[in-house]
Amino acid sequence: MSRASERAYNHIRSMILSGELQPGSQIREEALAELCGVSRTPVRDSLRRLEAEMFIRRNDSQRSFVADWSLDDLEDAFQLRAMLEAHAAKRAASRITREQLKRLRLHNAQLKQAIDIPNPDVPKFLDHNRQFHAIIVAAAASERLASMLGQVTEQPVVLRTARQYDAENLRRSHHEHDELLIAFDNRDGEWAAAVMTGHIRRAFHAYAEAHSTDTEIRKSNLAA
Amino acid sequence: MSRASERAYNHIRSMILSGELQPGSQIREEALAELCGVSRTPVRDSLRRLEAEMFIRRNDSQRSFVADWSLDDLEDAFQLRAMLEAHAAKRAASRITREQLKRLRLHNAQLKQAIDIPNPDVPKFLDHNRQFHAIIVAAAASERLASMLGQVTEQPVVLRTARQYDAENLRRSHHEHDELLIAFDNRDGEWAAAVMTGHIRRAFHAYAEAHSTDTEIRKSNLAA
DNA sequence: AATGAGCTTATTGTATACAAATGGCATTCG
DNA sequence: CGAATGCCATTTGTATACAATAAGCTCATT
Repeated sequence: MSRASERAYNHIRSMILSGELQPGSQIREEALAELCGVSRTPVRDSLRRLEAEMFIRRNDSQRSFVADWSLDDLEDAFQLRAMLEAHAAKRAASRITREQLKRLRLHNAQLKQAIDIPNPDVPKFLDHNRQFHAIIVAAAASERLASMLGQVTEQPVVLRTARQYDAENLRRSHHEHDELLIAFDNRDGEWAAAVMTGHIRRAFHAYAEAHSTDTEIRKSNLAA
Repeated sequence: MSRASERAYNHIRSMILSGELQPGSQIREEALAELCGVSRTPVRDSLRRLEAEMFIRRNDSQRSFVADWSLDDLEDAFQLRAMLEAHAAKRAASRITREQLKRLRLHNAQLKQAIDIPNPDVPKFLDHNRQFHAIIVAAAASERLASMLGQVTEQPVVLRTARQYDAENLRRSHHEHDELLIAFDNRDGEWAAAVMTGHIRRAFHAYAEAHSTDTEIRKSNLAA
């Protein structure tokens, strides 16, 4: 996709992920066009794409709204992600190259550095975590699988509460990555898949817990 | 999507599925616009959609081509479909309503009628087969899952060779559907998933066999 | 006061004109 | 003769004007 269109897509997507565009709020093409400094045409392209990725919903009369996910929706997405990414890990185990393994190790080391300090550097952690997972998906060598995973890997709410994860959770992620690496070293697809399943599911529960705590806090603030 | 846009989408999609647009051939927006009797705008929308569904590919410079799938690509798609649809069956087992079960039985009976005659009515079989599977996906009650399955359930080549399947294969499908129904009656998700996995994988191998026979025939024709 | 018809306004859909980019071809230079 | 370069044709990207549609509002009617 070329310049204006891609710019619009990235802009809108990041506005949704950051929460700048509130879940449930209506989206008007012209307003977005102004925000992005382009015409409606590329904005419309972006909206279609974001609709396919379920970041945006449309009502009966084609008006667009920022998707508002329930906890159930999220669990559903995580469940699918766990299944797909376990499948990716299994495929990757028999296809991954030495070079890719090296890069996995590198990112996992960096990711450890980001949490092995008094105040964890969560953005750095998330970045290396993302790249770690991306390498595995690439090693799985299935374009379709990659495209499907793209639909369930980044979720607005999760990203916004990620910084709440405690150091313990981050450390666990690191250790699970380590175990994945051993499974890959042994070319054991079943093992890799099992570790990956647990890894993703734990991530969901960590989110759910952080989220409920967050919700309770907000509720008590309202009550006060 | 409204009239012109939807018309263009259906038109182009069916041209790809039927093979009217040959795999690998370049697609020009304006040519399609004329074919569909609309302007380029709705055609472009459709192309974007079809690209996301991997019916269309784009080269580095944004030119579009009808996707040309290798047998490996197809196997990959079937593998994903087997996994996703097994998951759907598992979820459906605990959620399916009596009404939906009734409709499943109905379609399976109709589908049997389509093959229980001297010359099997393949289009009728395919239609009821499609609806049978659609009901299960609906019963699974996951919008995301449904959307993903939409990406791997209809494949141009497969559809075109479907009429080559012999009666034996069609009968097997019918029996597998029967077994699925029993699994659903028992609310046994694991069983349903297992049957579904086998059902889809057998379908792939039936296709692969029909395809290789077909290829051999074409080759010998060329040689003659 | 509630309801519904008709009008007004907001928003999206489509067509088209123009801009930008790409590919192919011919020509020229090494 | 081969490779590189510049020009032209083709194709896609973007903006904008206009058409269609749906939502909201006013006002009349019961």
